[in-house]
Amino acid sequence: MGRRAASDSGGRRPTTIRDVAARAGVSVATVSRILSGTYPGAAATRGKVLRAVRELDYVANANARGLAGARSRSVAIIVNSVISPHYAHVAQGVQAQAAIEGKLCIVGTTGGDPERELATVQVMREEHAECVILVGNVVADDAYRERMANYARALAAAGSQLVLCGRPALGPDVPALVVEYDNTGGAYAITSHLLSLGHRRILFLGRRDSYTTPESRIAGYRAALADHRVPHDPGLEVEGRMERDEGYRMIRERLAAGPRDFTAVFAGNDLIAAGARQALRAHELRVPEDVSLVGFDDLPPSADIDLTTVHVPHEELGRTAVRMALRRPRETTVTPGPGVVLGTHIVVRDSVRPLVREETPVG
Amino acid sequence: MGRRAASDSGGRRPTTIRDVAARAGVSVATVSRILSGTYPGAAATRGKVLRAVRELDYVANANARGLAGARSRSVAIIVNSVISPHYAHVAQGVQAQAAIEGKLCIVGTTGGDPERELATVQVMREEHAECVILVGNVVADDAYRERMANYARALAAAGSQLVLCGRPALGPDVPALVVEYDNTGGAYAITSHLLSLGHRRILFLGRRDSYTTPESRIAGYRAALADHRVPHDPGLEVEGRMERDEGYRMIRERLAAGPRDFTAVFAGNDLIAAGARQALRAHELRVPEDVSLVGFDDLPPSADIDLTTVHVPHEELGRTAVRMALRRPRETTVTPGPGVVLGTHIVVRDSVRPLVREETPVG
DNA sequence: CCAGCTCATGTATACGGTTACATCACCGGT
DNA sequence: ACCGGTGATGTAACCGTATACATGAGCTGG
Repeated sequence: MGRRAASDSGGRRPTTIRDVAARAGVSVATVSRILSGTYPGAAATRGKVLRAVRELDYVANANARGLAGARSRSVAIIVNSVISPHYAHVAQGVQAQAAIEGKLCIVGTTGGDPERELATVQVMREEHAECVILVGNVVADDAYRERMANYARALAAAGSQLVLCGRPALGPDVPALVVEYDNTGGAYAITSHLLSLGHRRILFLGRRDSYTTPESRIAGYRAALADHRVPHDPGLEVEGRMERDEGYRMIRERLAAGPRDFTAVFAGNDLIAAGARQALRAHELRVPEDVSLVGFDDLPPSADIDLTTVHVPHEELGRTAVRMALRRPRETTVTPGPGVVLGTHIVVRDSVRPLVREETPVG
Repeated sequence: MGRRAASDSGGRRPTTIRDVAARAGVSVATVSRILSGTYPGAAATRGKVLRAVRELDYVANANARGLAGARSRSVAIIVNSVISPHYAHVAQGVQAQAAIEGKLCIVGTTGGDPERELATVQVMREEHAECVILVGNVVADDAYRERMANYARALAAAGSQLVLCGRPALGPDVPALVVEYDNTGGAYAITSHLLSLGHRRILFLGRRDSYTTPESRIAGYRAALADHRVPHDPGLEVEGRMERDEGYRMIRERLAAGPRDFTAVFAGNDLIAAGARQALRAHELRVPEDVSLVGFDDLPPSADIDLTTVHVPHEELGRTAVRMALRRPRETTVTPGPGVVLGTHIVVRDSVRPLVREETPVG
């Protein structure tokens, strides 16, 4: 409702700082200073003011406050979707840290549409958020990248800050913070885990060219194969989006297309793993007895299906993003260039079995 | 950063509506009207203005806009935690509907602390959110209720709107919308399902006196028992919070305390069910062969563990809350009094088996 | 006892929009 | 040709807060 909204409920004008000042018998400046904590030693005045505030049930107008030049009180986070556990956990971290810093948290979603992401950043710009945190996977498109770089510059010029969380930098001269986690390393580690147990034909689920997250995970997968001198079969990299249903589809189609030519499955993330597991079961294939399965993310439900996976410090990612943006550098793991890379590690559960030799002789 | 923030990057003053007006050769009023769409037929002026906006990369200042009396552009949602899938799904609905209505979404979390919830409502009041949506379970405390009622009145007086989503009304004369879903009915239905398959000793996990959600679920449980003329054993109602780990604990402690005296488990929600299932497995009890298990919520991961459960329209709940608050009543299910109750239904999967008679002769 | 400093407080302006009200150009009907 | 009307545009007054600057009281030290 607009200014005169109160009219439809009695014509009462909202109480302002002037009302408080009048009631307390002081000037508005005094009230303002006391309420915003900008005061060395306020005497009994403080008491009068606070009492007036209570009696009048005064709440400051955030818009006026923002306009008049106070620091912004909000932090923006833009994610693909709030439902996705991956994003939800990062968002939780952002929200938690923001609360600690006394800021509130504005959330925007994109549904995976780059155009909507750009538009949402623009909205956050209007909103004067103290920082704008972009989280997750993104298509590596040059035009898009350039546009986002411009927004980053605009934000910086306005004293705000773009933060890229779990996605690569926009360029060397673009004023954006980067908080990453070690996708490639995690994928390398878990692939090595499978290889060391004798698996040679490992299906990778969720290849998506030019999408950054699956790309770096697949890079780790390939690197591990190479280091173990296992020939790389591109046919084992299955294309699909990073969703549960896609995991189901990829396995179903694979098994429908011909005889099983793999002994282990590396799902691009835990969601895919869950779907894949379901599809395997539908084909009478038990995990881990018949097929080994691993994922990536270590979401809570993965414990319930005993999934071996790569742990990602989602929440810490969000917290770090906020801390960095608010210029409060703390302890972090590695720090190459202007960004931070948080470590990942594998979590071994019961979804992998050593390969019984002779099954798929390799090399 | 505050007003003069630009100084640390070249002293450039942010471009305002006046700059645009100057560049387009029109007055600020014209620019304002064109940008806010308040214009019957703007001629070629429109073109000039839009071009100037583009050339100067102008973005309106949301604070100024809000101050000057424009309708608020934001919707607030306050949840326990963003991680909890239950809340995440509701939040997704809120966010989605807000986006459709052209509003943005501010999120606050409480961590289950009523005091923090109250404080957060206050913050949203400062923020002039067009509505404040409170979602989920809450302790039924009179003092708390009265305070929240006051906030509801204050919000209403300011032209805003408090919405209670999945929790009971504050009182007959409190200006707050209510969007509920049928907890009791769902619990009744799924308990009946177990009863009709012969189960008589059904453990209820998650009793919490004076917390609204578990209370209404347990009410449905008891009603079903009564209607099936099965004696009610209060000893079967186990106390615990609505979390995964609590599910594990409750089963573990129960089985440690004595021989198993139940054939089925009704977990207060899917999270508890997941934990309970884990604990049962740890005790060599298979689901559903040895023990039947049902939950409540129908979260996506529940499909992976084949859990029979009650489906809750979480996302629709959020959408409905926003729609109602924005005074756009649409199709809904039932409409008793000032609120809406969305229906629930049971989803049968493979976590329940008919009871082999003789095992626990009853009555 | 007074200069000078410190600190609490008041006065008044700026912040960047929206919008009521005033203008003004233009048009058709008589 | 004149008048009322219509619709685009300009002018200026807010909106509620923060804060630079001014003011004045109280205190200290020589």
